[in-house]
Amino acid sequence: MEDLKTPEEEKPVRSLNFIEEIIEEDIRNGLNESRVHTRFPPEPNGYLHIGHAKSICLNFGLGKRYNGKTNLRFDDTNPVKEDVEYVDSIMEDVKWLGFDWEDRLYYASDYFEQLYQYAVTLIRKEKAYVCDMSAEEMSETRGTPTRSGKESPYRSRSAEENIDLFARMRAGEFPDGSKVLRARIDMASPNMHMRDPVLYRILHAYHHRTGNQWCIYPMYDFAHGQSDSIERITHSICTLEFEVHRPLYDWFIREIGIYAPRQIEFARLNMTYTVMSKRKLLELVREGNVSGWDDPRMPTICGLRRRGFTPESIRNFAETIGVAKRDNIIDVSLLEFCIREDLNRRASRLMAVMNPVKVVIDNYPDDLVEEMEAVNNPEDESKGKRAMPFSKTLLIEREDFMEDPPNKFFRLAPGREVRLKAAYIIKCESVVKDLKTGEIEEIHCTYDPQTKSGMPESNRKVKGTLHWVSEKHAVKAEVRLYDRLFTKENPDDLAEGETYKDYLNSDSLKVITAMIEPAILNERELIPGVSDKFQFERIGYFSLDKDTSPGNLVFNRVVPLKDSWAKTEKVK
RNA sequence: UGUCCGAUGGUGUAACUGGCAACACAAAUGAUUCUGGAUCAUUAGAGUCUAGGUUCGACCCCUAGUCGGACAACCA
Repeated sequence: MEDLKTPEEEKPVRSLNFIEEIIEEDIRNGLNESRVHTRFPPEPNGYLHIGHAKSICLNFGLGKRYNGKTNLRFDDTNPVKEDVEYVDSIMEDVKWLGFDWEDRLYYASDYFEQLYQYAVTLIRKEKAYVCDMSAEEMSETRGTPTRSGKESPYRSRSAEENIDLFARMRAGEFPDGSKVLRARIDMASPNMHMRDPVLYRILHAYHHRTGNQWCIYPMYDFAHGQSDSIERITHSICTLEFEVHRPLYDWFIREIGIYAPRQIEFARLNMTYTVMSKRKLLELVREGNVSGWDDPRMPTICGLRRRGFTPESIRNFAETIGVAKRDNIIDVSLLEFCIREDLNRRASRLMAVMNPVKVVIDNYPDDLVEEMEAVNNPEDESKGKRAMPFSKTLLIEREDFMEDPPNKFFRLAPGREVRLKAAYIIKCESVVKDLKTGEIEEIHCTYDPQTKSGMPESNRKVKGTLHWVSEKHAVKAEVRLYDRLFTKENPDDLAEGETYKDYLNSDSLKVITAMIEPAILNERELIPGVSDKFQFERIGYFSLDKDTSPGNLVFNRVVPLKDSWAKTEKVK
């Protein structure tokens, strides 16, 4: 083997993000024996979206990068909002994204007994008390960010009485809402979260894992940090809104006297032309603005999956957007770039006509059918070639013909020549129109037999190349053309009295019938989610939808191809 | 009239931790092309929120402002 000429080529190494910098510093300092252990802690009360994907990639990515571990933990402390349906979908989505929690699947509900004991510890230390105030009274006495709150009259109950009351809360002696357990901290704290926050509430509700075992449930704030502690998480990565909660988590950890994870907050993902809150996504589903959580227009992971996005493209997106603390709104075009980049090198090409118009080759034999050879993927020769039937009557895209075209129009027009991709050069001789509507019904052309693709004479230059299908061989398919869900770049940026729903894009879904070359039927793996993605040449990337049934193909448009012609047209 | 966080091209993230701002997307131009895709070249666009200060030197440190965000659920 030859010596390497240059000692160490300067590789274009990505610089560390601020979280990696903190972690590497901790490793250098030997914190937690230089161990790295993260977790992804969703609440099973909705489907995951692209913002969660960012967090998943971050947490699992950190685990992998530093030879550590990453847990999946469901923060299931509110039985009335949570459901196994969500648990299942979340696991499916994380797996689909390509991450593995191995044997570390946990639930905050696994820790309910431990959490109860922690609460008892606080009570013994007189750091927590049972409070009989109603929710309204509590909110009235909490004060405002600029005005301190009032102490509860129940604040000075003895430890004994509190322990007894808390036990009776657990035993089910009291109705919902009649009592809560609160921390005794500081009603005058400038941090609202430190004003004697609620630790436990009474909820006679069935829990998807613990059933009817409990009728008191810990609040998220009382469960989250301790759960991380129990799992010996080294770095608790979460979003910015929990920054203000950190002093409270630290207080719990300190007062209970348990292992302290380090919490680091980052800015959540926002994307143009969509909304990202679970509440709003749920609303869109419930109100029927979309067909469900996995509607291909939704920014949910299952929506993106159904739309035809690949896990690779989403992981690459997450890597590209980076992570920082400032508020951000990422341009969807970056997501689109990521999926185009991936599908460009992987998706097989096929010809499909979205809006067909008939082309008759007058000088082509009536009954002849030729097999044309078409390349499956010009980016990947190993994908080979396929046969395409060519006959006298073809279908091309209506937009590929103009009777009176501008100079820059490189497509078919009276007297002009174009190449039919993988076939012949044809010339437009005449046009047949509907007498009443003026709509073009047939374009009559002649072909040049010397110009068949691959023939020595075929290299004549023509300005345009069109995709086509043979009319009698083409296969019909339902094609769903998706556009952005909202017409406003930031649907959350609203004027008085507006709602994000005012900006729903009424044209976000168009359903058409397209004509696809028959090779589509030869695809052995026409199974949604497997090898089901194609580039329809000159149109875009498409993915087979699960609504497909034996005689009825259904495709989703993942993303259109970039179209610089459409762009120049638009400028005019 | 509080606490916490943030501020770098249109968008997002960098800048060897103090040495005269880079990368990706988006945009534009040209080449090339049997996809007006892809590819390849090239260009434009910020002088780093403002004002002071420290320093030989500041995006980076200090001070004071400005603007933006988060926090007042028995939600997470």
